[in-house]
Amino acid sequence: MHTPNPLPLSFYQHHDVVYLAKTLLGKVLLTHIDGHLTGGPIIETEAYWGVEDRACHAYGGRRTKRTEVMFRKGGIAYVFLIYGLHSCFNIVTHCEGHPHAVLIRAIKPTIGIETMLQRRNKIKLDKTLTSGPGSTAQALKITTALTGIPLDRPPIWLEDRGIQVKKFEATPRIGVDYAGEDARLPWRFVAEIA
DNA sequence: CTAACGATTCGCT
DNA sequence: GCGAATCGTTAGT
Repeated sequence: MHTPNPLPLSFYQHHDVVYLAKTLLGKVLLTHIDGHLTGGPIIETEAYWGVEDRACHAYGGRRTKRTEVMFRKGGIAYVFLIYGLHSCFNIVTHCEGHPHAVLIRAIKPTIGIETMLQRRNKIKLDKTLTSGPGSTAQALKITTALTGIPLDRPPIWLEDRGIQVKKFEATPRIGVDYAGEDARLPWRFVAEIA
């Protein structure tokens, strides 16, 4: 059995969530759930800049049962349900009281492909297996029940396996048209990896 | 309590 | 390209 080599919680406590969203590209996201190891390198992220960011769930200091975990110290999971159907997995960053987070939008499916195909009701491997936040969370079996858990150990953790990001693109974030000016910020990052 | 809607996905046209 | 699926969260009564 593979031994986890997780990034430490301190990694996520950097004050600049945009820097972290870029730096997370190429890091390997892993889950070990129901006895299955699944994961792959992160290839798409979005940064959400706390109370100042109109696109962020915690904008203006909005503190509710759902957003509460965003206010905790960085290094934990923020998982929410969207459209009553799909889970979105985020990494809470920065320190306590600063509700910043990185949304994991896509990974390259490389580890536990058979399990991920089953969870996604798919037959053939292609990039659509883990190509958006909902599908990535489903393939990894990350659900809202896991919100708030630390990310330096199973069932969810990240590793630096030295994967090279050849180049990456910065674009506006997806589906945040309600955010006015902030909808145009180039805080979505899409990587090309080796 | 009620009602509108969302950091999406998939199938059909 | 368009719209349905489907329900917890949110804000307002």
